[in-house]
Amino acid sequence: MEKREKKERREGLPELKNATKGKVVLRFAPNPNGPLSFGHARGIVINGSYAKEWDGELILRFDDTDTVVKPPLPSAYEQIPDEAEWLLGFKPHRVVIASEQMPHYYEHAVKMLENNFGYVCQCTGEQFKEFRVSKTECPCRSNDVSLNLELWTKMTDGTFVPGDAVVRVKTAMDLKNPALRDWPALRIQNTAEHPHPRPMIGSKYRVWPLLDFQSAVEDHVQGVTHIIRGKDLMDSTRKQTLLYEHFGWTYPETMYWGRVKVHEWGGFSTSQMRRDIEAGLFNGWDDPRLPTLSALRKTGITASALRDFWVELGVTQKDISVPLSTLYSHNTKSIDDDAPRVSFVREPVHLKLKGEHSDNVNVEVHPNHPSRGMRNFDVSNKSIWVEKQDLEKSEIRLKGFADITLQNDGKTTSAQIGSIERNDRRPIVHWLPESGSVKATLITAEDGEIKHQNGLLESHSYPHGTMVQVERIGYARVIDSTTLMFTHS
RNA sequence: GCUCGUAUAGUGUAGUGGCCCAUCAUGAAGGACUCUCAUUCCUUCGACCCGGGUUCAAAUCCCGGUACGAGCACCA
Repeated sequence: MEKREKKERREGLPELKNATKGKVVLRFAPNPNGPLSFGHARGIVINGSYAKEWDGELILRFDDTDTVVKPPLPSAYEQIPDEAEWLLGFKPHRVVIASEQMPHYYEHAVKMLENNFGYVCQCTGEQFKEFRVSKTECPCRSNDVSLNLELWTKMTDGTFVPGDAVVRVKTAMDLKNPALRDWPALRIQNTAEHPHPRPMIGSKYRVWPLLDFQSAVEDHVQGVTHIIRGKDLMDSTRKQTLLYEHFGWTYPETMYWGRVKVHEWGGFSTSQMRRDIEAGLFNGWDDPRLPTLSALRKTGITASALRDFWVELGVTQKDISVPLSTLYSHNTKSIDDDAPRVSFVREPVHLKLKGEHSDNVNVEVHPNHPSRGMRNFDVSNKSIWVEKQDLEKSEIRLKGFADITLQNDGKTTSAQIGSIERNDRRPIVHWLPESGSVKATLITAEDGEIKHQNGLLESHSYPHGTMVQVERIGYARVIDSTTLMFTHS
């Protein structure tokens, strides 16, 4: 075979194995115990991008089968699809809610018992752990089918309580990997005390499937062809493959990604965030200090920046730690060309202008796009504001206006207008006219703290959500005419 | 402890035996442009974990070591 002259650098995501255009089905399966976080975005972006690339489908599946340890948050069922759509630019093709698929799971559980590749185990967790490590078969494993079915009834009808019994999948007890030996498929939950938060479900079921069983059955029912998920679920794949063999099904193609840590963020789990929010440590899921999708969105990170970010990281199994600057760089690329320039003066100091100048100053809305027009500053009353920090030098240039020399008579500072044309290398500073500026706040979230930087903002009428570039400061998202949410510099 | 996985510049990433004295991005430094510390453009810096082996040839295959991560939950 002839080699090409030069190896091309692969663009985008690695190729999907065994994929047929139009026949690819992928899924993203979060636990709706909270809205989506930054990490979830990877699952959506990667699976969604493949679905799009292969003209296939993306299923959004709510894995809400735990009512005790990670109880679902009702609002998440509404919020997650919205967030997924925002991030992807399209709606997931199907939405599946595991708690509504219980009949499927029961049906397959019974089939598993009837065909004798599953059994009801009445050992305690500790007892079974010993069997698992010593590779010995649990006594319950030899239950005959009718006994298993009878015990199953006791699980479902409430005779048994949580801890009394679980349904296990038969594997070989001498499997090399201890994690796979006779793994548990369904267990009993106390849904009287911990009802499922969805009123339709509530306390209707006592026996609930565990992730590996639920996910395995659901993937088959939905016709999933490719599973791309974190490598922490590698053993899950192996467990599920064992179950698929029992059922005579073929397991989907799988790919994994490694752990991602963002250098600036600590470890955040959805459960922990939920506790912290409920404890009042944060102002809700979209608190800008939180790594949730809603917070990122609120602070001005765009969906396309998030998509580019995750696609660039790809689907490697390496555990990585990325700095936020990588995300910001993508974000700058996605917003700068559109972002109108505005002036925001922190710690404003008033200056009286002395000398000759015109009454109006025009500066560009966007320096790279003159067609977007000019911003007009009225300086007829000779009063302007500049940042205190910029007053360290006495020779400065007011951006787009004039060179000035500062004069301090001990009480007030005035500015002697020098050249209107720029004719030296003195520092250029941004400024605002007295008329045409309003008191405003720039909200920043730094070092786990929300800060409100007061100052003066150029009057504008940009709608809520507009991304602007605050000259010499950075990018920000317009909240209202007097409030900006800082994005990054 | 048992099991599984990963290891390319500061950070990510491409590379599946010869095109590789290694790709692209980001970062840092310098410069051009610019009436923003923005954008854009240019230049520079900088890496195949270690040790064996297979081969005419290894970042790429094999073995060992080391490091890091994950699973071993009646969580997802």
